[in-house]
Amino acid sequence: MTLRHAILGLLSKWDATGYDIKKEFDDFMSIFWHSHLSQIYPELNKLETEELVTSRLIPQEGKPHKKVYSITDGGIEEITNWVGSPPEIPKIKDSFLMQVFFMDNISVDQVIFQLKYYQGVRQKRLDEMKLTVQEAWKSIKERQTMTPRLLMSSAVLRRGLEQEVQYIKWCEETIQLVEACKSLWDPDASLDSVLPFEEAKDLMEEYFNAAVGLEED
Amino acid sequence: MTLRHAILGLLSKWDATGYDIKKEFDDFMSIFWHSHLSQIYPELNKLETEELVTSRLIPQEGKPHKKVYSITDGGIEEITNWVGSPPEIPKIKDSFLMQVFFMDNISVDQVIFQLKYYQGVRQKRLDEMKLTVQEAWKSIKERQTMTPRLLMSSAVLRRGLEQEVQYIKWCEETIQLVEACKSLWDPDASLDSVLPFEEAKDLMEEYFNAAVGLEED
DNA sequence: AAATGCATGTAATTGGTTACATGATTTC
DNA sequence: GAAATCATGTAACCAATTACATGCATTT
Repeated sequence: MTLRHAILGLLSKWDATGYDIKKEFDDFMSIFWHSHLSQIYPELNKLETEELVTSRLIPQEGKPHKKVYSITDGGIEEITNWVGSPPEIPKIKDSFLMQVFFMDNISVDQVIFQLKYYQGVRQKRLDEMKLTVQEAWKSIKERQTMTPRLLMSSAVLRRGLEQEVQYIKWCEETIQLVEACKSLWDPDASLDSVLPFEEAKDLMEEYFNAAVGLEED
Repeated sequence: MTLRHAILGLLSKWDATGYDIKKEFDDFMSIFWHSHLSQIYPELNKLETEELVTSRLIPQEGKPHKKVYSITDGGIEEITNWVGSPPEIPKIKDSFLMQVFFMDNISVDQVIFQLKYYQGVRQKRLDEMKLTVQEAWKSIKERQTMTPRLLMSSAVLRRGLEQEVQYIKWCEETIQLVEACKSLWDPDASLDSVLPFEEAKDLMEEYFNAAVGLEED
């Protein structure tokens, strides 16, 4: 039940229609949230009956009317309370990592293909994000003003960027590891002509230490 | 609809009860998946009617009976197909990042408190994970064998670890940035006695470059 | 005496996705 | 001529969470 906070948060800054909110979700906020119009519209109605927001109709020519929402004092109270409330531990669902986890069921070539493909998908996302940052950065430099608003949204943006950068790097390093350990997938890996354990161990240790110190014997 | 694949993936390795599956989700697999028993049991029944798994009852003394599930050939086909299918772009929901995004609504002190608190939560998770890695690592070294199964699950573990490490680092660096820009939250920030724009700009540039090159003019 | 673990499930509710419905304007 | 954008919504369906229900054994 955090959709309401996503909406109230946005409305604490600007008045907006359901359609505007959806665009904001898909654009900047996509780093941490998403939703469908068919969920946003009913939620806005609920918020209105709870008197956390108000709306007014704005007729337009050639286009459908707009229903512009504004936040109320009650809404402001709700959102500030929520922002200051204890953060929850995120419950992750990363279906790609799950695929990786079960990739001993497919061939090495398929494994490498999947990792490369996903790396590409992530790279595309990163490129798009970089454009967003550059635009945001440009407008900040033009306006010559820094505000808490700008600061905190930049922090979120940076987090989004580095998340992509890191996932891409992980793909790269994992591809390398899999390629080095290719022979483990051989059907007759029991004949230990393939990859001696010690070698695999060293490769794995290097792979782990590239990201994080294991700090044990 | 990926819960079915989480279950089938596990059953492609060992026979298990719904209760076992839940424990595996909460333990190792928590890096990328989670679910409730009340969702797992019905899903297992569905999988059985679709003949992707079979079950047998094992009576026990003093404890309730066990319903142990095994994967069928059809189930194996389903899971291998899925593992090799095009990965989907993850739709993130990170409510903490959303809180951060809207933290211009609360005081600097509260902002710093929230970031520190969350850093602690993540640190705890990291510590737990490190124990898991060390145990896994120990048993690998004892058995002196490396398999695709072990390799791919280690890759996922490393991803989980580095995710935590990085989030913690981000918290740290963001706390530093916020502390350096504290005066922006002053009510009379209009009097530009507070933090000159150029200084803020430099701090921000440093903050971004610590994680990712902006590579523009 | 109370809480946790083992082990199964159902029922009710909320959250989220996909499909349907409308209709003018602009871009490809 | 088709697709996308603007702008609102409803209905049906699927996924996920919370609550309810049972019951014995062990740990605190």
